[in-house]
Formats: sequence, C-alpha cells, structure tokens
Amino acid sequence: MSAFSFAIEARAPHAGARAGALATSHGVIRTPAFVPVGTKADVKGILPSTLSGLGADVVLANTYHLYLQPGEAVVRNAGGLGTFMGWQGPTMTDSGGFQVFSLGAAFGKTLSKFVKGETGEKEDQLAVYDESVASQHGQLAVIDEEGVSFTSHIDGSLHRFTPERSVEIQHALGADIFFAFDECTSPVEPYDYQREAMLRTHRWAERSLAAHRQNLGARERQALFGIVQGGRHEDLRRESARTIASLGFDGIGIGGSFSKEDMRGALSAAVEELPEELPRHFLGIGEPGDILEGIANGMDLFDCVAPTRIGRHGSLYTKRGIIHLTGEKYKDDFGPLDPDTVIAGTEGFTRAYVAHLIRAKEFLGATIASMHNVGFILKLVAGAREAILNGRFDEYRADFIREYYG
RNA sequence: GCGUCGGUGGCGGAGUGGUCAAUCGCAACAGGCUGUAAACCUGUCGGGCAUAGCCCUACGAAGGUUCAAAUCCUUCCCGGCGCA
Repeated sequence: MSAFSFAIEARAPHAGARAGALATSHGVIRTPAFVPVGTKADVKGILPSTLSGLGADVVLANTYHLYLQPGEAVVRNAGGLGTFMGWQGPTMTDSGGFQVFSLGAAFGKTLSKFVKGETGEKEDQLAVYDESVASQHGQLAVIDEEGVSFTSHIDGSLHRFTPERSVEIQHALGADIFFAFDECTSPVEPYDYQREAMLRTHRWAERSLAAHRQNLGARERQALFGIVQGGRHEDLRRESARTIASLGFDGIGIGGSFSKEDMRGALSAAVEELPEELPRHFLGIGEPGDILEGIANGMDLFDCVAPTRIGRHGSLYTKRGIIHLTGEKYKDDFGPLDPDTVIAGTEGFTRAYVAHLIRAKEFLGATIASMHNVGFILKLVAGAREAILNGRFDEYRADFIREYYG
C-alpha cells in the first residue's frame, strides 16, 4: 500500500485556491507548496539543512541530468535521490520532457520557459540565434513517435529517452513523486503541431503509466503524475486535462511554455477539467505573481529555478519588487536584504555586503542571495496557505501584488 | 651619462601613414533570467547633439613632414632593461 495520499483541508471562499497536505513515505508536503529545484541533486548553493530551515518540504531533481551524470545506477545504489543528496524529506523528479523542448525546439534561441508579448509576434524574437553557444553543437534533441533522441550537452554522446526509459530511470532515482515523459512545445508552433504534440504526450502518458504499473515495488513507493499540455489553446488544454485526468495518475502536472498573457487562460481552462481530489503541480512556475495566480486557480505545487538563478546572478526578491543588487545604488546600502521580510540565516547580511560578494564572484554571495530568494518564495507560499486556512486568501494576494508590483 | 625598448581610452593590451573615436579582454554601468546546456546571457562603455548620422577633443608633451599621422622625423618628459 502506497504511503501517498492527498487531503484538502480548506478552500478559499470565492476562488479555486485550496490548502491541503500531500503525504509521502518521506513526510508530508503542506500545500500549496513551493518545490525548490535541485536539478543535479542539489539546490545550487544551498545545503539541505538550510533548505529545511527556510521551510522547504520537498525538492525536485531532473531525470535528464542525473541520467547523464552521475548515472541513475549511482543514485539507486546510494539508496535513492533523497539519501544520495542528504535530504530527508520528500523528493520529486522531473521526467526530462522539458529538456526535449530546451534542447530541441528552443535550442540556441533566446527562449526559455516564458516568452514576452503576443504569441503571434514572437517569430523575430524566437529566431534570434545565439551563435556563440549554438555553433558548438547542432540542435540536441529530435522527437519521433517512440521517443526522443538527443545528444548530451556534456560530451556530445548520443542518447535516447522513451516514456518507458524515463520511468525506468525515475524508478532508479526513487523520488516519492515523479512525472511522465512529455513533450513541452514551443509557443510559436502552430495549432496543428500543438495538437499533434499533445496527442503524442497523451500516448506517452499511457505508456508511462503502463511501465509504472509493471513495477510493483516502485508502485508501492512512488507516485506518478501525468502532464497536461496543449500550448496556449484553451480547447486543447481542456482536452488534455480531461484525457490525463482520466488515465489514473496520482496527480497532475500542468506543463508548457507560455507568454504571460496566455498563461491564465490555458491554466484556468485546464483546471476546470480536473478532478478536485488529485494534487496539481504547475511546472516551472514561477515568479511571485504567477504563483499567486496559480494558487488562485487551484494549483497545489510549484517548482521554479528562478529564486536560485536570479539570486546567483545578483537579483533579490523583496516585498516591494525585485532589486538588482549589482546596481550602483546598493554599493553603500547597509540596510537588510529586504526590510520587510526576515529570512532565516540571512538576518545579519546587508545589501552592500552581498552586492560586494556577487561582484567579487564569491560563492557565498550566490548562496546568501539564493537562500534569501528561496526563503522569500517559500514564505510567500506559506503565507498563502495560512491565508487560505484563515479564509482571507483574496486579501493576502491583493496586498502582496499591490506592494510587489505597485 | 651612453645604448636600447617602450609610453594608446578606468586597467591590461591590439593597431604601426588614409577603411581609427581606435580590435579584444577586464572593470564599470544598464537590462534579462519562470519543469537550469545558466556563478550565465545581452546591450552601453571619450564628450555633445536633431544619435543607422553629424560635430568636438583625443593615442606622454611640443614642434615638423604629408592632401592625410596613434602610426614618419626632431627635441623634451616619464618608465623597463643593458653598459659605464
């Protein structure tokens, strides 16, 4: 009998927001929850013990990266992802589906999870080609019905993922929750391709589920989430959500690459088709406003690289918006990182000090900034959970947005 | 003192008669980053303006040669090295 279960504890009165608890054999995840991303079995710059202190319940690693390095057998032999990385709580792994996108369609382009502006106007921007990077390799991933062939970004060697192989690797990694192998499409692909890719993702979802059900041991220990795709099209999102929800997954991931404007519609369309009782994970989200938007739409889990990445690069979340620490004005700013938010372990550090460390390329600068940002997002989400339980999520969200973006 | 090599934009360092306001790197400044090929990437970087262009001041200093000089010549100043 699996230790996995999800219980909803409270719902916001006039919104889809909900608070709950997701139980795994390694502990309970309080939802809504932010899941720090530890792609290569580490959240860059932050020790597991620190992460716990910041309030994280769960971390997420990546199948693609761990398969290439050090290889899933090493992680399995270590006793599974959590033991390997010294993290005692629940763990998740992503399937590698996003890499199909980032190493394939988006390879060598100035494009990532999000694009700006109207989708129809993005051709130029998406066509921007980063020669310095792209000249080193060709496109790294090619998709066919069976799976994806790709070359390693590390040594150029050729590899292949199928849904079955992704499941097999994720069984070896042994996370409490893992995702089905999907195809994350580029938002510039036309409707017909979005549909084609979505249907392929559905077929892959069934194959992933079948592969998972064959491994009784893994089935006991691990939960499998299916991923909804469909691009920015609401009809496809609905169809995808209905299909994925009908297959018998333990939870649902909402995937995709959006423009800001498209995210809301695609999300709400999908959510309307989802059953209440399954936990919902909004993959790769996000920025504070996007997370609150997701929570309002009934999302339970979020993961995002932004807090660590932007922190490492010198930016901090504050209650009053994002600040770029390497700016001239912070050289002599001996105030706290965010006067309105106390983050455990960073209390004594000033903006001037961390700005200096970032400029001087000291590791500690990246660590402190990452801690601050991860702590900030965890606090934001914990606050949202608290607000839902107290029946005042709408105010909480409105107050935050006003201060942050105002 | 003699000889020799050299003095270029905040720093390092290309350029050695016109295509040079001057390659490049660093620093600086600004921006970006949303299931991490990311301690990364992009832009600006002498001054001014009506900024895909024009004007001014510039390659140690002062003279000179030339239609034209960061680039050639002379003197001076400064630095490295060698010899006394």
